[in-house]
Amino acid sequence: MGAREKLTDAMSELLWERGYAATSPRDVMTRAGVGQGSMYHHFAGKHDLAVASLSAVSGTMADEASVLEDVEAGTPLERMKAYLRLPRPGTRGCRIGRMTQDPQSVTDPDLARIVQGAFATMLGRWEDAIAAAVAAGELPGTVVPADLARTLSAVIQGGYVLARAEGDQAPMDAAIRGAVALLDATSASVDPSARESRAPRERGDQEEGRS
Amino acid sequence: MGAREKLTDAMSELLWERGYAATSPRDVMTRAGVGQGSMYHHFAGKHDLAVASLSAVSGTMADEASVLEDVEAGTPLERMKAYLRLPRPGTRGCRIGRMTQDPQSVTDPDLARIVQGAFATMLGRWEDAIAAAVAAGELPGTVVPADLARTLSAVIQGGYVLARAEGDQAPMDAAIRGAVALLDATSASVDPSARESRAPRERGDQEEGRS
DNA sequence: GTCTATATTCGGATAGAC
DNA sequence: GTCTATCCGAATATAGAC
Repeated sequence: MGAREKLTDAMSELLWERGYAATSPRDVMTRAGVGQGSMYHHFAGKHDLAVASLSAVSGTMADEASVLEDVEAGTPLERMKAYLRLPRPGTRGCRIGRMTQDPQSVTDPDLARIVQGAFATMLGRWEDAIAAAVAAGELPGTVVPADLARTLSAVIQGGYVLARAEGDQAPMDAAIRGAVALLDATSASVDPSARESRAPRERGDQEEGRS
Repeated sequence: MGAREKLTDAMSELLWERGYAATSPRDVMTRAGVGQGSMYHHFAGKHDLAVASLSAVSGTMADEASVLEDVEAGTPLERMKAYLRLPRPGTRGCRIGRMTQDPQSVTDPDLARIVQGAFATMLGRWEDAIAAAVAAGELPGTVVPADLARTLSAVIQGGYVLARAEGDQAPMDAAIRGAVALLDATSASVDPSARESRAPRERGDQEEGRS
């Protein structure tokens, strides 16, 4: 593994753990195990390195959200719940969302654009899945996809905040359970006559218990 | 206004804007308009000043959440929605929640305890209001107050994250609208026979699930 | 390409005058 | 109580040797 990749990997970790402002070039070089000259040879400076590292992280997060549009994974509502239930290390926080609280990250146009793009991608996938769920009669027609997409995305992001505040994974899991329960109750309120015709099985087999 | 109060006010603002790690004693003194000697006379150092300032902020936030238990403000569900709809400056972020992303704040036992206490107070009020809503038949008996409290608290905290990510208030408002809509739909799904504890009818058919 | 040495500024705090 | 002067180390980067 070349020095360049070692540096971006180390920077990605440190951005996650400490954020941009609190990460010094020294820290990165030490963790990457390369000398100072290597870093300034491959990158113009801390900023340049952060842009490269955060871009890579943003890509992997976008991939994760593809569960929402994976038709193989079940009905739209099932995919929404599956995405909500993906394992998330609450006490470590979100690698992208964390940046929004870093004053320098928000100010920096390059970093801000990366964060904004990551959220735009995820929200777009949420909206598509929600609209599909409405079309399939899994959610009532009164649901506004753009609103609910932000609500559910906020539950995840807020779950990270709560988990970090308490230093415990439990609040994150509880927040997700509560959101799934709201979705189930909302789904149950759909007028049966509006349901999609190609999934005409009995209702009531969706009650999967989570402890 | 004495130097001490000027310092805590300035520190509170800077903690909000930049967090703990990114705020230097110099910044605080400059904004407060006092000399360096004054600061080290009234406080042992940056840490001591931050503890005093954050404690004050935590108190005002707890006061705000008292809407949830203000019986004058309406039914439990109405109070929940009223609290969700309180005006919140999304792009500025939450004064308490922001601390959870500051590496030094989470590490520091004193600061961490303040943040943890603020969330504990708020979550407790949420749980009480939700339990009251269930008791009043405004929400179904299947609702788990501890879970839903964290879900709704997460919507608010996540709303801040989304708003900051996009540099726009709109995502915060959308997230709140979506949450209120979910609550309304869930409320509508309550079995009418379980409503209004003043005129209690037979209960117990909630166990059969939502079919 | 990678290293060590060196500048420069800032963060955080102390000392002591007024 | 409040101020200015000053110290020490870290953050960020440049210079130039190997």
